[in-house]
Amino acid sequence: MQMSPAVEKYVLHWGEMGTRWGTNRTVAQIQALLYLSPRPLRADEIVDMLSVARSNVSTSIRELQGYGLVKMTHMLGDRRDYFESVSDVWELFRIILEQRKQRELNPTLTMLRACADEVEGETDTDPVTKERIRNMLGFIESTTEWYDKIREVPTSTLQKLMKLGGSIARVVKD
Amino acid sequence: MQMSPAVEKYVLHWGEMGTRWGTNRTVAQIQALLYLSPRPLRADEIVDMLSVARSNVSTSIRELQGYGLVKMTHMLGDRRDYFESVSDVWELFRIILEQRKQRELNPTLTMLRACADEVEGETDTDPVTKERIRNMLGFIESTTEWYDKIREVPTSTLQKLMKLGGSIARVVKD
DNA sequence: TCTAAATTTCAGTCCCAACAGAAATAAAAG
DNA sequence: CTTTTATTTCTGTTGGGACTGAAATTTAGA
Repeated sequence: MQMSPAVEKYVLHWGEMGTRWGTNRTVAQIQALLYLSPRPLRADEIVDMLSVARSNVSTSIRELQGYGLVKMTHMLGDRRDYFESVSDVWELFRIILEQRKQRELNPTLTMLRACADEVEGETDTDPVTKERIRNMLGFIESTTEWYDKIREVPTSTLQKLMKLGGSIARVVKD
Repeated sequence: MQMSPAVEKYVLHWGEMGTRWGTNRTVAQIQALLYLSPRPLRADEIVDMLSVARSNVSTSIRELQGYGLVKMTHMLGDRRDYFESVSDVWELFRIILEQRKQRELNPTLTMLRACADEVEGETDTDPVTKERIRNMLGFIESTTEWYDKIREVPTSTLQKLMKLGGSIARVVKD
């Protein structure tokens, strides 16, 4: 059991990108492999195909399950675990967006609120500095709200919005 | 010359987040420091404030300049270089978005096009796999176009769009 | 209850990127 | 031209996360 050249290329690239995404290579490779697989795969199959340690597959799948990107399934008369990835790209998008928000935006928001509070009491801190902190806080707050709202929008609407792109500007131009 | 508690907290947090953003801690800390500073700073001031090596500051600033996040200025009668960060949060946003696109989307788009091409010739590759590759390619293409268009939209329009959030859905609901 | 298969946990190894410090280079002043 | 100051390049070190392999645990079947 081995990957076709195109699939291998995809998996390797995804693995490299994964490192820019807050996860590690193996996690991303497994997600790619499961996404491209027409059927659920077992851990030992993944071990063979990716040439990584069994334990590595175990922890990586756990991480993917934690994100909600991978689900476990079973076959009748087979007690081994099978795994499959979410296959709808828009659903993938939503899940990843949510992950990023939780790991990047939320902690920053907490920090900025604390900073904005604290800096008000610092009489010898330059007004410009105080304003910069407020500006960043306002921006991150807006972004967070936007994330929250976007998550609720159905896929078909998102697709239309994406297609509109910059011309959506006209709507609010006045 | 040292940072106030609130500023220090901001800089340290930004540094930690930087690692999740494709850069390293020092680069992010310097950007944070310059963003919060009411006046341009010299490299040796940054060395003192952050307690990092002079060479580290040199390479980090070079990286920030490469992104267009930091500009060099000079003072009359002083030959040393002074540095300041882009201070408009929306401009920061646009620059960072562009960076991410170049480092994450563009290479992936190239890979996906090559894969989509290659996989067509693989007669023994499952049709589902082929479809998944096409779907991902379509999604990344849409996202890329969206990025490109968004970059052109003026700040004031972006602000309004963000405020609208999910209710923008009504516009395309029909 | 016992055995065998499957999975997870854990401790140690390895590798890579970040960083420091020294050496080299560049630029300005005298 | 020489000296001094500022900056960059380069090399070696180090810290931290990714990964392996072994041991422990869990689970199903006999």
